[in-house]
Amino acid sequence: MESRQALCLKELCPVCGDQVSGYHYGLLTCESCKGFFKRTVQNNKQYVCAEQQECTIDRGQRKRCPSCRFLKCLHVGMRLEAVRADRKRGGRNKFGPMYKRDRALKQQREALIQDGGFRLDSGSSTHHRNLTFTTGFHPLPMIPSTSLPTAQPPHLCSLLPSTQYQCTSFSNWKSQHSNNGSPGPREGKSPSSRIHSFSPPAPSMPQLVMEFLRCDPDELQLQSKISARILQEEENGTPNTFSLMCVMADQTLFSIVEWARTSIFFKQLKVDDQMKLLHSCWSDLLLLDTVCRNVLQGRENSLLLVTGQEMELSYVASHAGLTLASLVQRGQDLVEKLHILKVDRQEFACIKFLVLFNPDVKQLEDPRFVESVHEQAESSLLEYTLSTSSHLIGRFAHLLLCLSEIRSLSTLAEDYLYCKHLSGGVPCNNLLIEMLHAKRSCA
DNA sequence: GTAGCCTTGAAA
DNA sequence: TTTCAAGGCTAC
Repeated sequence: MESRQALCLKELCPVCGDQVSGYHYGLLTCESCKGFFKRTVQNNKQYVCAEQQECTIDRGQRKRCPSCRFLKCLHVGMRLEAVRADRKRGGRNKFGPMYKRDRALKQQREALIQDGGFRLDSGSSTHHRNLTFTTGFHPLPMIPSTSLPTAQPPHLCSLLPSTQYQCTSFSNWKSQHSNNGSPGPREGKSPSSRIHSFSPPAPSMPQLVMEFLRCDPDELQLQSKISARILQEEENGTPNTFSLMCVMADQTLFSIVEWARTSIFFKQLKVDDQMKLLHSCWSDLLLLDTVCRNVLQGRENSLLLVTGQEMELSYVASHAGLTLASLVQRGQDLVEKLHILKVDRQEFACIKFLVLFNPDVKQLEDPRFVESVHEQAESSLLEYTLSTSSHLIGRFAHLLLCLSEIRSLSTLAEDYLYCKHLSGGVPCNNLLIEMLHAKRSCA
């Protein structure tokens, strides 16, 4: 067995291809990209690319364009939230278990390559396509977990404690998140300044995209947690595949509520409004979560689940009913469209906020706030999209079209689930069923 | 501003 | 006590 260090040092930095020096801000990188990422985030740097945002970042040219270098850092999965706001030295952060698991996966792969000659992509296991083995739908290997979700989940209202409510304004947010209040180099020409008619000044858009990204949950932690729960279900009996999928959806829904509850802007809303928004878009977010995972990490002709398992589409076609199989196929078509559009984590982070802050939700206490956040998210997405792919005319419009496809698909999925629920085919007493009922009673 | 090396300190 | 991923320092 190779030493931990030897395993790490064999890899190349996913940003510039230099020698990796260890895990830094979420994944294995070299020392210079680690330092660059730290300086950029700590000093709130705003770079502008002099070209078309397509500069090559390699060891020899990494100094040429900090803008493209930073975008590449984010694209490969470096985590903004790993840079400490308090600048405290030493110790470990919440990524410790993630690094440990990533190492274990790498060792596992290394062993498989040596034993059986599997061909696998190199690089960090966290954020690339073509990553996992196709397993069909087998029971999961044991994954230790210290905090298993409870068998009887609490209701949504108890997941959104009213003590969380703090009313801070946009201007407070801006002052907290900018160094001196003066606009960054990109702010002056931000499309948002043309779009916004609402009074609060927009924070610099790249920064808002960063804030959205910061809110993203840790995928590996989620994977371990839900895998452990599935294992628990399997040990408790032998539920069928559909029931296990419902448990997965239910647990994912938990993580979505937790994500929303702790997210920027959303935590400023009153609990009533929070519940109304979540009741309205839970299935969109659930679908978006799966779509996002499959666009960023999935493989063709298979469905990547939140547990990291892959299910062959041919298996779905032969084992699921006609309705479910066609829903999955439509979802997969959407994944393919988004994959062709090369939608990245940043864009998905914006889209999630667009979906969550739906200004069409009725009887909100603070509709103007919801509307303004929706506009901010849309402007962020527009600016980011233009800055990364200005040569692709209409890409933003394509993204919005995909969003409406997500909405129509999630409505169909909800109807399907409701029918299955009425016929007793869905496990009861969970968040999934609560949401299903809540939305129907609102409609 | 960059990047290599050093120091720190919580978790294992 | 050891590990190792944070932040800091400094020559370039």
